[in-house]
Amino acid sequence: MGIQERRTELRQQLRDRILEVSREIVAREGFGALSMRRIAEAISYSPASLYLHFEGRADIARALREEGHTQLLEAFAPHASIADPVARLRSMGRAYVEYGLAAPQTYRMMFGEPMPVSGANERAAPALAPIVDAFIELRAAGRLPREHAPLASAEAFWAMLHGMVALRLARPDALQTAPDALVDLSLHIWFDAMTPAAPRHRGKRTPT
Amino acid sequence: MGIQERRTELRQQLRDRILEVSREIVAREGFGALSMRRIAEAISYSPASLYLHFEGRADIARALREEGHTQLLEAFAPHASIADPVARLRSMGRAYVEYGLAAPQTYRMMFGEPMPVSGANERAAPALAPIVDAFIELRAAGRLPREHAPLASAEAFWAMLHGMVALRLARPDALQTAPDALVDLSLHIWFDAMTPAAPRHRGKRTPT
DNA sequence: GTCTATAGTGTGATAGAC
DNA sequence: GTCTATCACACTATAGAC
Repeated sequence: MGIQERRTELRQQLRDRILEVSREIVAREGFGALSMRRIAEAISYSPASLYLHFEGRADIARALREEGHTQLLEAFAPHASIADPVARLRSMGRAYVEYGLAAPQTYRMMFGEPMPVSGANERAAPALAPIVDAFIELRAAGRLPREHAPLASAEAFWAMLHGMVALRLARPDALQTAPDALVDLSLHIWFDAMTPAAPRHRGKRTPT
Repeated sequence: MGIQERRTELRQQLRDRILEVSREIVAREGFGALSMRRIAEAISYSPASLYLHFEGRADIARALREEGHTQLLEAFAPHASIADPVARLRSMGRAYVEYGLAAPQTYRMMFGEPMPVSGANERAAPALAPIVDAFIELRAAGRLPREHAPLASAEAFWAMLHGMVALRLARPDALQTAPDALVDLSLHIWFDAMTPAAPRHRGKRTPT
């Protein structure tokens, strides 16, 4: 079966090559610039050949999206071992924004404009799971107000992170505050009440 | 100058009609479905005529975007008179999300995918101003931690609101929590420490 | 102002020869 | 598996007649 293997190996190589040039086109000019013709030209094949490896443009998009989700999870990995859930969420939050700003076009494909929907087994946001886990731990430790469900909290946290990334990507000039400063401020508001070591630095009150 | 007036009046009417059908097409099928041909067909004119009233598709997009910003400011108006800045921000925040979810396609044009840039005098987010104002008041009243600049706080607050809207619009199935619940939770996290009447409802601490 | 006609370019996808 | 050739569209924008 040496021949058989060689065959599927070559096939896999071409598939990877297609994804490779697609990644580059998207990174440079955005998903809108990704067309079957351009991919074909870049790999020196005819457009028709692409359909032997992918069902169409939407299928390639799905593959790129999945790559992105994997990368995002990898960006979380170094912080997954942080014991304190709040410290972990802080680190993950920073990593999330960092990833989004570093891979703007991929991020857009993952969470921006709606994409031609693919199979039902494509999870919308695999990266949400570790965030939910951290909130579950917080809750178990009694460090989350009782009325805040872990899932809802995680989604709110995610939405906040997404807002900072999406706004910066779509309207670069709309935000005057530097990305890092905005992230720190948001994390401060979320977590300075729940850090065990350093309890909330309370704002001054009006002398009512 | 009766004739002159009648002429510009008719001209204005046609311009309005173009915007009207454009609004409908965008609302129903999104900005991507808006083409000069379709507009022309809808108003029973030839595509060429549109160029007498707008410079092109991007110009029409700009007009629709401006309408959206005006509507968003109008959605804020009822709450502008609320005296307490925190209560005002809560109301405006709810109104913001409500607007975004009610006018998804317009919202997308305003804050979603980057649009063919127009004149430099198109402000990216007129609605940010009243939010900044509220944070300035908060700061003046000593109810904002000293290290939080009003502008940065307003931008972080805006990003949070945007995140909830944008995520819901782009990935309707990704968030399991109902929009209202998510908004309330986020507002709770932001403001329950700074409401003067009802000081922070503190979560339980682990008995360290 | 409005039209017809068209230039010029792009697209996804497929049939059928090799 | 790969190609050429092509279908069947869509688009923005403009020239030039009326």
